[in-house]
Amino acid sequence: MNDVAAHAGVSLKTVSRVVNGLDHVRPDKFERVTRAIETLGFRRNEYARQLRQGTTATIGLVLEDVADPFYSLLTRAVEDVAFERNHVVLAASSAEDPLRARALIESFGARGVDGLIVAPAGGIDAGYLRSELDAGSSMVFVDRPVSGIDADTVLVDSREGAQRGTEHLIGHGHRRIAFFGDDESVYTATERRAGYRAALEAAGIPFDDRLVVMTVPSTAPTSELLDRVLAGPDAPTALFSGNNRWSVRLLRALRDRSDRLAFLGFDDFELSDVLNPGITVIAQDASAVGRIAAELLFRRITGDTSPVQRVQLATRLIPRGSAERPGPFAAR
Amino acid sequence: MNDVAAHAGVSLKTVSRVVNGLDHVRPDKFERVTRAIETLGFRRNEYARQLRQGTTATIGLVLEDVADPFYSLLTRAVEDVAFERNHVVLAASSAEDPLRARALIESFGARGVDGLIVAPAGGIDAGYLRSELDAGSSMVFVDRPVSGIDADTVLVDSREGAQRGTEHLIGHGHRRIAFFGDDESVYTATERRAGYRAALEAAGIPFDDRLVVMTVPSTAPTSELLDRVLAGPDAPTALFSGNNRWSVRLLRALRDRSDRLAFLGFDDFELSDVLNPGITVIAQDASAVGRIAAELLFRRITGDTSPVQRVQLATRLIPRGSAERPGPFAAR
DNA sequence: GTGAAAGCGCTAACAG
DNA sequence: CTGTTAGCGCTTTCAC
Repeated sequence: MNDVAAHAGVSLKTVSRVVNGLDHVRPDKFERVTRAIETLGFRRNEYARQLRQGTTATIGLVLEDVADPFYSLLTRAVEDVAFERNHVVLAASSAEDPLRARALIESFGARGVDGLIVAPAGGIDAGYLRSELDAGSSMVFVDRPVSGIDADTVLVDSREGAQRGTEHLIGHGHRRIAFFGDDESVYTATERRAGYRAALEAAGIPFDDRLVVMTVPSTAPTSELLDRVLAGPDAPTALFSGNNRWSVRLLRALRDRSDRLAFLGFDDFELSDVLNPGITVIAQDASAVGRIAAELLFRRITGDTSPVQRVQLATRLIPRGSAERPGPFAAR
Repeated sequence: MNDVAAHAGVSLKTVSRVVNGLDHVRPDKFERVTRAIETLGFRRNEYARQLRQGTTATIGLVLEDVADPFYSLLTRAVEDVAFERNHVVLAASSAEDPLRARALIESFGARGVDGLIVAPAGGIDAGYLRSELDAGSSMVFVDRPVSGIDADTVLVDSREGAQRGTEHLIGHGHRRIAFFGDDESVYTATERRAGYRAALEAAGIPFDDRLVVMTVPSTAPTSELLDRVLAGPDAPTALFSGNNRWSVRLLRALRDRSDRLAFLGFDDFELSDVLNPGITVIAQDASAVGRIAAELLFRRITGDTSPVQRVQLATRLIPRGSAERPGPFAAR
């Protein structure tokens, strides 16, 4: 900026005025400055500016894994809102590791993000999140709540969705329904299992622990688990998959088996309608979660101090065949 | 930092030393400072630090759409490398809009990113990219090259892959093969069409423009296009889909038709192996593209001035059935 | 309208 | 080992 000032023969402050375009500058000087900027290829350093102003026009987004379709859709929605508001987004995947999540959040905080959208990893430590909040950055939780922290939260009503899905299977005559969910430490996993269980109990069907698998799908030996769950005299006639990672793995494993099972998955996925039969799902709107969370965040950033909100988005049951008649899922 | 210094009864610089942990500080002062940091909840402002040091420990990533599986995998790989190197990543989707891409890249530049990974949108203006380079940030292009700019580039060998795929179809007896690709402005689309064409010509099969569709899949009336391509006396017996967006749309449209067509897609996708028959694809390793690009970028950031590289990753043909015997793709 | 001076939070360079 | 001074690139204040 100094160089530009020298080049144009004006003071540094005049250049600043031109660059910001708010104050009035006499046309001839304005012209000279503009030209100097052009020839020197000057660009204002945002961070120097923001160091002075105390804002960074940056928000942070921390979730488990951008490569998961649910989160990648959410990310895109957040990016779109941020772009509209002239903010940039620092994005990171915690890989479901609380320590990495912490490192990321703290490094975002140290960079003075105006706000943070976090899908809290299981076993996250509320303490340091509170320090971030105290340090002045707004925060919105998505997908999972964090107890003990006073921040807006945008969730999908997992329990209700799972319950409705299970009822749907029961309505089609199934009484032995297996459930595959994520690890117990994951909020949505236990919520969905709770919904599953509630539906069974409402229908007078006993909850059977042997039909329930709760583990991270990425490392699970899918077909062994299936063997175990499907073994025995009173084998399940339907499968409820608790998330899209499990759905993909289970469908892949089922392809190579002869079992005729009904199937229902939580969270929709691409090609769910191309399989035969189409896969019935409880769909959640990842885009809406991201958009609403971002809008909430910007409201806070711009000074809204109304009471903390907790938004619960409804799910949608999409019947496509797999839950309405028994499989197989890919005719051979 | 001033407050901490006052609280601990030392100079500001001593605090700086403690925070940075490089210089030696006498234990008692170290202790006092540490405690003051603790009680005051002090956190160093990264950007102030970096303003002084001239680096931001930030890289930017601009691609079309994080929600596209190819790019979301790539993003994850970039994030992982960045995390290892203690850098954060500013991520954004250009939505295939050159103006938005430019706005994003310039705003990243103004924030002084150390480096930039860009999947250049079709019709991108090389001029401003060059100014970014001149301004000192390293740059690596992924997925598509930009002519006239001297920067490392990581590509998938689209042409060769498409050629091999087409040869595969020809090898299975097909002579009328339709090709669906992205808009002409997209580098990979024309490359793949060129590979397709080369294979035809090598086999002495005339290239027929009526069998080629080049348009953005998201807005295309898929089934009308299919109607048109499949009409006529000499209808195609095989479909070559130029990217995973087209694959999904085509497979969906084909589900409702009775045509018996062989199918081969460029770029693998989830569930490609669960469909029946499994979908034969030319797979590209999105993760590897991201990882290699990031590593290249960090090499430049850390001062490597060796000649510009152009990395071409090979594709992999994965035969699963859809190209080896005619469809349908989802038995009914 | 314009400019000089101070300072955002930090580190580099130097002196002690 | 420790402190002082200057300055990163910009905006704010206030005087002209």
